[in-house]
Amino acid sequence: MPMDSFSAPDFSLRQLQYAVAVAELGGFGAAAKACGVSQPSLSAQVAKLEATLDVRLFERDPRQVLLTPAGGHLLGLFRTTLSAGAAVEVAARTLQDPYAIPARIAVIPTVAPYLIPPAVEALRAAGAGPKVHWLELKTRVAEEALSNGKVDAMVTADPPACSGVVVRQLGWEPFWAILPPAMEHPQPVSLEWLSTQDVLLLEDGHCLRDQTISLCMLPEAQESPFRTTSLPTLVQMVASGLGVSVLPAIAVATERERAQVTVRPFSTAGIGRTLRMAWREQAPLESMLVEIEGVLRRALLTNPFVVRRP
Amino acid sequence: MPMDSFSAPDFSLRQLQYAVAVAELGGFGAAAKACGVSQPSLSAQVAKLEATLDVRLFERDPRQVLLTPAGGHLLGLFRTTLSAGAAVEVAARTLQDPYAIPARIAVIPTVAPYLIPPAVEALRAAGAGPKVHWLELKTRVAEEALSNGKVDAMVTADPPACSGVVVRQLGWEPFWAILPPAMEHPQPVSLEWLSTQDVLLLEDGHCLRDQTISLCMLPEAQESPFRTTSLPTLVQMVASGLGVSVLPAIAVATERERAQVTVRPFSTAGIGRTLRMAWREQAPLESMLVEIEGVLRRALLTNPFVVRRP
DNA sequence: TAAAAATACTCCATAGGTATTTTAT
DNA sequence: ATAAAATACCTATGGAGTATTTTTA
Repeated sequence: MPMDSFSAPDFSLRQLQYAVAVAELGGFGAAAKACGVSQPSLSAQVAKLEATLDVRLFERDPRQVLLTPAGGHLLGLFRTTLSAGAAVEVAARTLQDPYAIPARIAVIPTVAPYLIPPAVEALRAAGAGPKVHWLELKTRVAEEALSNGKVDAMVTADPPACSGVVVRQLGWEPFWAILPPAMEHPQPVSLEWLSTQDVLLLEDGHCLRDQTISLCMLPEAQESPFRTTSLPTLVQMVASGLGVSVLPAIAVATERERAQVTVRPFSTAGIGRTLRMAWREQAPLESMLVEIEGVLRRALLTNPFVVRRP
Repeated sequence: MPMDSFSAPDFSLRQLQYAVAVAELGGFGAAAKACGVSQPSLSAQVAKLEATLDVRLFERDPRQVLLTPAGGHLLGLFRTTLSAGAAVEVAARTLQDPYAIPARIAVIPTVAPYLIPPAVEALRAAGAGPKVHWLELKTRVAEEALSNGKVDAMVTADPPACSGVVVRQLGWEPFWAILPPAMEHPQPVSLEWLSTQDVLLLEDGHCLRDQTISLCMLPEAQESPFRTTSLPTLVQMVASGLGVSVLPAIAVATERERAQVTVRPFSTAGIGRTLRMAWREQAPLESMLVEIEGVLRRALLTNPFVVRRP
């Protein structure tokens, strides 16, 4: 392991500042006045800067102070460095605005396309307020991103497994059965009936896949050979008559418009899942995340298929 | 007068350095090791930086240290500032080479076109060595530039009037008379004879003008109405038969090739001028200027019309 | 003689060190 | 129990002050 891979210059920004002031004002006394320090203090700092750089910056003379050629070359670099330092200060002040920084929020793929658009709209309508960078990540990836700080919050159905996070419930949404339009079926669909059908599933890693499997109590053998990469594709396959499936309520309205499928409630009440938002304890944007939580909760309730839990 | 027009950030480059190390190594302990300081020292500096900027840079946790979003935004600026500081260090090291900086040398117009080319050639032939930025400035302007530091040295005929400068003689050069080719004249020209002719002069500000005037003891009234802006033009006018004039030795070889003029020595010995090089006392490039002085002195002696003073 | 920078010194804020405690898994 | 950061406390460097001297025109 390298011992001092990190090193900083031995001079200070203040020393550069003093040198620039001397060069611009043409004298140590005037520079000291402008910098608000005594002339000996400023002289000492400039002398120390010259010593550390081993470069004579000024020709001193009771009459006048002249920048040496070497000093002239360095002065531009001094100014560049000071500007960069000033930029840090400015940025830090800008960041005092709690809304200056967008929250990075991961949303699982079976929720993102249906929740993000109304959320964005609600945030836009609210005018000045939280800014969000949305990411579509599967549960595991989102958890990983949350714990290593790549995102500031995540929206999932499963309660996150990682520790040190605060979890807030956004709401409960029922599942709805979707069937090919031509299929014969009981009016409200029962889980028993569903289990006798070919149930189409998403690919591994989608929590909806696991939720559907446990819902229908499907043995491994009965799984359909298809592994769909997204809900729209899955709905399309149901519309084509390849099988039946289960949609979370939030997706129903959008997907029913895109493909010809029959949407039916379950005969049993309470079949659905809870959506949750999680962030790290002592996350710096907490107040902003709470605001966003409210926006998301309201966006959920806006959806006509998301009914209150019975 | 503005009281504190100049201000520097309250943080230090070292603090930025520490923050970058923590972000890159993912921990305070590792960062402290890499920076060669103790962990509490580094922690204290990072904490102070956060306090100064009023921005939480890291989420601390015994398990891991995470960069906050605000910290992520600032980190790039930290790096920029540190790079600028490092550039200062690099430049300062580069400037340790005494030849890294070109000397800015002013030469009067009646010398520059004839002295600079051989000097450049000699410097080039010497390979690594002094670099020079040449400027063609009239005596007064050159003196002004020398005293306010715009140039590092000047080459003139008149001894510079300003104080605090060291003056070195480069050599003495005779004057030569130039006459229209068809003109009748004594073989070596006498000052008395010259005074009876139309003597062409350069415009105001050229020392050669004043030298010629005093040489010929010309009353104001006898001046030719022409004010030539440069020696080549003046020679051209002599070639056209408009009058006679005086050339410094250094210019004779070049000008005689460009125009048809008769070149004659003066009958009186010791008519000429001394060329001098001057720089400010305690000029930082002094050793380099001494080298250049040698080059110029040799370049002068190379000229066949520059003979030793009798 | 006057103006400006350098020098001499004193003081205190603070960066850095060591030892220890806290914290979260 | 462990690993890592925070805390407590001490030391010493050095930045800033005042008073004075030096320097050069």
